[in-house]
Parts: sequence; structure tokens; C-alpha cells
Amino acid sequence: MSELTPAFAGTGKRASAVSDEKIPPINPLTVKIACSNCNLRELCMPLGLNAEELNKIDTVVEIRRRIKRGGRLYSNGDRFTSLFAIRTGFFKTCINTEDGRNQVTGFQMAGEIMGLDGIVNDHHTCDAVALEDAEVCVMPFERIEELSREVVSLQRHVHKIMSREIVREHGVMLLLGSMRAEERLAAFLLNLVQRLHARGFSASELLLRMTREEIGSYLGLKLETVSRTFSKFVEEGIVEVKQRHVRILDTQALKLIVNNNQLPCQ
Amino acid sequence: MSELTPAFAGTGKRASAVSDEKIPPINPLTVKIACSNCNLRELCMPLGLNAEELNKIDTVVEIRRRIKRGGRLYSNGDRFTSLFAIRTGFFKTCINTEDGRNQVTGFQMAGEIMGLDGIVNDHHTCDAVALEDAEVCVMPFERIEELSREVVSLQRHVHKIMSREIVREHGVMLLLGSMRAEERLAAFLLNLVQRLHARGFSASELLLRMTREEIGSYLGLKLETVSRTFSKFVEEGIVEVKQRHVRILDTQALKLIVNNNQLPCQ
DNA sequence: CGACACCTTGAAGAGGTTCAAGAAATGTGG
DNA sequence: CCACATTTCTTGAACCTCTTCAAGGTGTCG
Repeated sequence: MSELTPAFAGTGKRASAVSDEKIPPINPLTVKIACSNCNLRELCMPLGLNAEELNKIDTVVEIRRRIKRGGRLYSNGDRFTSLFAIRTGFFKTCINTEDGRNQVTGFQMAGEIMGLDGIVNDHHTCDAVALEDAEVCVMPFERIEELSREVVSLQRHVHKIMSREIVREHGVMLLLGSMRAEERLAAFLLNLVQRLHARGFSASELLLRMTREEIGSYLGLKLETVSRTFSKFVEEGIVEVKQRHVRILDTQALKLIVNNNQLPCQ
Repeated sequence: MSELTPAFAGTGKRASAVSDEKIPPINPLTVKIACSNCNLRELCMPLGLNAEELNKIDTVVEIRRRIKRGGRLYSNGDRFTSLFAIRTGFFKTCINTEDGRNQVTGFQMAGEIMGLDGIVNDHHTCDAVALEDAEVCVMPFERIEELSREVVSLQRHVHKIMSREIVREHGVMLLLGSMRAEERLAAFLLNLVQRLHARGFSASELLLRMTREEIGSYLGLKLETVSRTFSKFVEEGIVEVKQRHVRILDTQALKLIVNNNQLPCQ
């Protein structure tokens, strides 16, 4: 776990694929608020639209909104009006109950949609907190519904996004209900790195944007257990860890841990 | 825990509200396949439709389907074509992984919608097993999408159903991630009895349709722990338990257990 | 540079699991 | 309808994983 820093220097940079412009100096001439010229379109919008549909879709994003690290996109109890597509940054969503319970329900990154929990009761039921400075596209839900009555592929897309969230949560239930600490952390790391890789980042290095406590809350473990489990993986040569920098040395070993030491078929 | 049997005799009968006809002799004259004269409509279909919309909605249910106890409505890998509304009966949904993990992701009863997991990849990702003889309305999803482009309140309704499922799963994550065995079982009992009560059954007596093992799987506990926790509740005078018959004697005590021994505000 | 948040590690303890045996209920076939 | 097989449930005892409590280290930011 000695000299990690140099190797991690590039972790924050995209290696390929879906590259997106830097945020600070938004050029109003080239970056107008429109999905049709957004590099993340393939992640949050349907593919195969014709020109007319593309024009309609462009009107779905009302404005963009910036959230500072630690700030909230929405809070439990807030009125629901819009879904949000993450352009840049990293979020956690969590439930905080009156009696002091706390549960991180997910971590969200660029291209992912937030706010679905608010639809059912017109109010949000969890908090969305930025874990790094972020920018989101605000999509009024009424507009989404209106458009998806006209654009069939958008309608289908919205349904898929919600279904995907349901299936993701099934996976979390499997994790929380049937895995031990090592298995949970291995599954967590593999999931994170896979999603980052799909966005052009490294398949083996990652920078954790959340604390041990937040990881623990998500995984149903105490922060000490998360820390100890990281240390165990390090001892076994599976990962290198330096604070929030993680390098996966043996992806296969992590997969074996998750799969009950069985090689997945094929 | 002595003489429970007599009191439980009526458990299977509806006390009031949404009463529905018995299944076996379906009279084709009175019970045509139509949501507009279904007693469960208020549970699975939007309210406040005009006559024209009601007529359209009636075409959403293709056929009904009966599932024997132990039978499957769908299985992991099955092609997704339809959503299902439960008319009668009781289901569990569960994930079974190749490496032998198993997780019950939910229990469903009359008026609830199943199959949402299949939308995202056109294939189901879990098994839906009937825990008692059941009858479901089969609603082809293409038809639902078509109609919800025309009937705004149906569109909104579909969105709410999916959002509700997402929020429900957040609650399960909270349960699995942050509660101890007693708290989990108390929350489980309160949730079940509340849903049954909303359907006209008793607010304090219930007949469990699932085994201790299935409860345990859902709650992330072993069946022995479920059994022991039931026994503990019995010792404390909170419930009476005789096999699958449960009578809640002290709802408040269960609520206190769930709420970390804090009375909920107001 | 000091205050603060975050992380690591050790030791003791609690909660839940595992293994095992027996009891109770349920289903089946004659 | 009864006898038997099977499933389900309960309970005890030993064990193990994770938590709790505590202390010290590391990194960060004004």
C-alpha cells in the first residue's frame, strides 16, 4: 500500500468514451441547454430518435442546477416537481427517520436519474446530497409526462428507468439480506468500478467519494467493519487502499468472494 | 397462547369494505372481465375516470389467470409481456442466484401489481410464487403503454405504482440495513396487518401465508431467529402465536420496538 | 499550525447463526 | 378415515461475525 499516489493522479480523468467538457466556463454558444448535443445523452435519454423527436426532447430540460459538495438536491418532505439527470458530480440518497435511523439507499453518478421516489406522493421521501460539486439537469415531471405521451420511445425509456431502479434495489436487498461483510464490500467495489468504467474511467482504480460511514450505512455495516474489511482485502493482496483511493489488484478474487467462491458459469 | 383456534376461525373472512366474490363459480353474466365493475378497482386502477376512459381501461385486462398454491406466475428469465394485478391470493417474489443465494424481495396481496421488474430488460429477473391459490388479471404492457398515452390519469397511475415500489424497497433497505431482529419482525407484522386491514381484514389478527424460512429470507434472518423472536414476543405478551395464526395483542408495543422505543411525534 | 473530520486498530461483548434434536402440523395413499 | 412420510416449527448449546467502546493516527482546511 506504499506508493499509490502517482498512479492515482489520473483517476479523476476520463480515459475514453463519454468525455464531457469541463464545467466552470460554460460557453453559451456551444453548450446550450439541450439533450440533443449532450454527451451523456446515451445514458439518460432514449436512442434512435428522429429530428422532430429530438427537438421535443430538448425541451424536457428546463434549467441546469449546480449543487456544492455537501449541498442538497432535495430533502425528505420537499415537494416533488422534477426528475434530475446528473451531468457531473456524485450523490448519495439517504433516509433519515425521526427515531434516528439512517440508511444510505444509493450512490448516483453522471447520467443517472434521481428523484423517482417523489412521484408517488408528490413529495420526496429521502435526501439527495452531493458528495462532490455537481451539476444536474432539471426535468419537470409534468413535461416528461406530456412528452412521453407523444414520443413513444421516451415513454418506454421512462418506464425502463423506473424498472431499472426497482431491479437495482432488489440487488441491494439480496446484498443486505444474504451477504456477509466481505461479500458486501466486494460487491460494492465491483459495482462502483463497473459503473465508472462504463463512463470511461479505469476498470481497476477508483476514488471513493463517500466516507467509510456512508459505505457502511449503504452496506448495513458499521464504519469500523468497513475499515477492517478493507484492511483484510489489502492483507490478501486483493486491493490497495490509501484513504479514499482504491486500486483493485485482483478483480477475479472479488468476484469469487461475491459469488460464494463459485466461478460464475461461462 | 392456549385457546387460539376459535378466535381465529374468522380470520380468513373479510370484515368489511372491499368484499369480493368467491372464486370457484365465476358467473359469466355478472363477472365479466372488466375493471369497471371490479371491486378492487380502487386499489389497482386510477379513480375519477369518465365513462369513455372507463371503457378504454376495461380493455387493459386481456384475460385472467389462475395459479395454484406453489405455482409460479413468472420465473427468472421469462420473457416480460405483461403486468399482473392480483385479484385473489397471496404471492412472494424472490431472487435465486446461481451460487445458491436466495432472497425474498416481497410479499404481494390482492390489488397489488406484479411484474415491474421485467420492464427494463424485457425479461423477468425474479420468481413470483403463489403462496395460496390465486387469480390475477393479465395486463399486456404494450396495451398499458398505449392506453396511458391516451388516458392521462392512467399514465400518472402507472408512474405512481412504480414509484411506490421504489419507496417500498427503500423501506426494506432501511429495515435490512439498520434494524435488529426484533425490530425487523415487528415492522414486518405491522406492515402485513396494516395492508390486510386496508382490505377489510382484522387489524389485529392475521394468518401468515408464508413459512418462517420465507419470513426470515425477507427479513435477512435465519428461520430459527424468526421463531425465537416470535417466542420472545409471546413471552412479553405482545402477540399470540399458534403456527401461522398470529394475534397482535399490543400494537403500540410493536410500534415502540420499530421506532427505537420512541413514541412517534403526534 | 491547530482544529476537526476521518480512518485504523485492539479488546470485549452482544446478537444472530449453526448444528442438532424433538414436537407439531400437514399432506398422501391405501 | 387412519397411518405414515414430510414439512414446518421450536428450543437448546456452542460458536462466530459483527458491533461497541476506546485510543491513537492521518489528512484536510481555514
